[in-house]
Amino acid sequence: MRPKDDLKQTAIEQATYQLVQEQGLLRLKMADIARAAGLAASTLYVYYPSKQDLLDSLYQQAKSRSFQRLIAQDDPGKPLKARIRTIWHNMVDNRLQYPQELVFMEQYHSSAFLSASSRELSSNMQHFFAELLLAGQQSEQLKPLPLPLLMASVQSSVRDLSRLIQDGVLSDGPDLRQAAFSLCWDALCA
Amino acid sequence: MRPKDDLKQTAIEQATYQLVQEQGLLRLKMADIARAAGLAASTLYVYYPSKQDLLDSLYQQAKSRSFQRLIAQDDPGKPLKARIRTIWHNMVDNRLQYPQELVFMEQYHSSAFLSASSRELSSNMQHFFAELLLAGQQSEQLKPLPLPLLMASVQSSVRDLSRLIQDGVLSDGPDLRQAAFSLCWDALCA
Amino acid sequence: MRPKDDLKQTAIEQATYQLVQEQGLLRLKMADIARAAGLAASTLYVYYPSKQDLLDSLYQQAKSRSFQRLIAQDDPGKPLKARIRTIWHNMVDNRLQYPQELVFMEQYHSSAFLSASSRELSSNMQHFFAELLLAGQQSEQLKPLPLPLLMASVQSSVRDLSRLIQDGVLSDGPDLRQAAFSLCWDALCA
Amino acid sequence: MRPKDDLKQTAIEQATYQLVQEQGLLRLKMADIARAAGLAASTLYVYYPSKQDLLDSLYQQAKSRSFQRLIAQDDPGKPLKARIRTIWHNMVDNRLQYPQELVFMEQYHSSAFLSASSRELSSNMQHFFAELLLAGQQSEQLKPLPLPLLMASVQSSVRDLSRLIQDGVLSDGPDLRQAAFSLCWDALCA
DNA sequence: AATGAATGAGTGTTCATTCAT
DNA sequence: GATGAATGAACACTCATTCAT
Repeated sequence: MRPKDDLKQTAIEQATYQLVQEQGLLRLKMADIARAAGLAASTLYVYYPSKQDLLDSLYQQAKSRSFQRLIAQDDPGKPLKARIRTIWHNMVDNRLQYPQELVFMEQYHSSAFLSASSRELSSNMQHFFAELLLAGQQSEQLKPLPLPLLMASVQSSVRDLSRLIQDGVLSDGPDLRQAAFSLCWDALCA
Repeated sequence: MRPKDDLKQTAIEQATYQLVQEQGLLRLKMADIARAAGLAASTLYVYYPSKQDLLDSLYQQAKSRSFQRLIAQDDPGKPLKARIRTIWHNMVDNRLQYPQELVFMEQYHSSAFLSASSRELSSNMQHFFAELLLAGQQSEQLKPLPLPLLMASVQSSVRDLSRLIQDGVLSDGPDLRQAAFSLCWDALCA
Repeated sequence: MRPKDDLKQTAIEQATYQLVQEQGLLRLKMADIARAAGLAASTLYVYYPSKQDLLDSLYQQAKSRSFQRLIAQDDPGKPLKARIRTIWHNMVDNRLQYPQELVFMEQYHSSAFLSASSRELSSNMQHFFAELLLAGQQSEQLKPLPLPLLMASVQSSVRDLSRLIQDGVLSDGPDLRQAAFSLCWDALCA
Repeated sequence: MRPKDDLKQTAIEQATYQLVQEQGLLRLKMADIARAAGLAASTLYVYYPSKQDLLDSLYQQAKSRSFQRLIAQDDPGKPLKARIRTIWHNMVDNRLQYPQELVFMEQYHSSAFLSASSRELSSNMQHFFAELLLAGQQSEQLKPLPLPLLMASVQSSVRDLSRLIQDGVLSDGPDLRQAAFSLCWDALCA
């Protein structure tokens, strides 16, 4: 009895992220995942009952890992701007260091595949971040605009910057980071 | 490939936009398009040589129509902020009034389907807008940040606002527009 | 535009009957049917939406054709014994001349495939025959036993005789027929 | 192939009979048998080299058990009618008390699975019963019809009655049994 | 002996595309 | 030009069976 191999589980995940990044969710075939992971196609069904389940499972995993990375080093004792800066940097780092997971999440999210349970999970980070910004509004540091607008503004700032760095249009570094964050912060600031 | 019947051409286009919005690009089938357009599936091949071509053609059409709408009423004689405000409003209007075309463009753009020729066209609006912002930087009205960063900032502002309105989270109106635009403008402003 | 070919429809039916007789319902594959009918496998789906539907459709067709053959030459004006003899002979003939259809019906009937609508149809012949026997009981020609028992007795007589002839154990002919029918009739007779 | 654990052997058999009755031979899967028997699928291969062998083995077992039950209490010293009546009752009882085994035998017999060796065994009961009826013919108690015809007639009588009782159409009891047996006997009788 | 893991050879079904009319 | 019919190339998924432990 071979032990159900964690390495294989990981191989499947990595293969899937890789393939989605390379060819898009649309072209993703179970047979390709298996080949890339070094398995027989039928073996995938030992680990996941269906393609849908495999994708769902990866999505939820990526979502929660992302969340953990974003709030790393966040210190509730620090002042608001510092906390937001930390998280903002984490968000950028997350995108730059785990681009495959991010690509996967975005493609899957916008692909009419998303199951109900996955949709729920989607809001972890939203809640956490909303409360942070709300506190900023109550202390009159942030503009009294609708919260979703502020949140979207921050997230877009991160996404845009990361994309430009990834595309080679801009080069990552402290100066660029500072410029980009100030752009973001000024937009929020009262 | 010049169609005899413009009505059928239009029916195909509308059917495709509709179906992509309803079910996603992933589930789009030639047979469905034909049924929704009131044609036989094989007739689609009278108008387009392949599915790929059909999608490509729709993408380029949507792109250039979008561009025309965005620069409508733009007056090069007006001051910078007014011009940007006009275009910003056009961008929001465009998203709210032609959501199907926008959904189609975004899904298609991020789907590894995009052909080379389509990718080129993609930059029309980019060039136009880049020059506008560049002028703003030269007159020291806008921050001296990398142009792509500023452009992305504006586009995100538009996309975020539109999405929130479409999702019913916020309600469109002069006040909201003003708030959202000021958020956008402040971020750009020196 | 080629006309949807009735010949192909028939080819599919014949191929299916043939294959079920030769290899059993269990081994019946869509690809085999297609090959035997001289078509591509996917063409089967032009004529039937699924394997289940194909089988269902064949079953209902066989059922109703069978019924028509069984009541051929039945003359309500004739005496009871003559009518039953006629039908009894028709039943035997039906089994001997269309063995494939009969094999198919029996295999399909006992295969947990049978759909609800097919199950209904199943009783056409039952009703017709039940009334005939009931009349015989009322005129005190037939035993006053439960009708289902009498009906089953006749049907078994037919099935058993046919099987023995088909298996080559007995040889068909007027004498055998007469012996077998008298066996059947005596069992019914008061 | 001699099993260590007789309980497991029995569990496999019972599970198989059960599943065939519930879902039909067509839907029978090794994994289902294993689950129903409380084993791992691979364990089945410790007891039987293949699915074919498992089914074959069960078939032969059911056949010989059936035979033992049918000739129970048969007393060669008694008169013919009494012997046949006893056996006839045993046949009905056998069907009513072990319906799963009977269902299995019938489905398996008519499923093109039957192996050569199984086919031979099939005739135990045939021989025994043939000699009994032959004796009846020689003493001029039974009709001088082909033996297979007489045998089939009796077996059908049993099968029909049992089915009607199982289906709830008729209710078992001494009166029904007597009526049904007389129907059967009269058909045989000279 | 017992089994969880792994798999190859199918299976039914889908769908973009072609073709004869 | 328009189309119903036909199809080949996939594709997701199944299942009896093998194997290492």
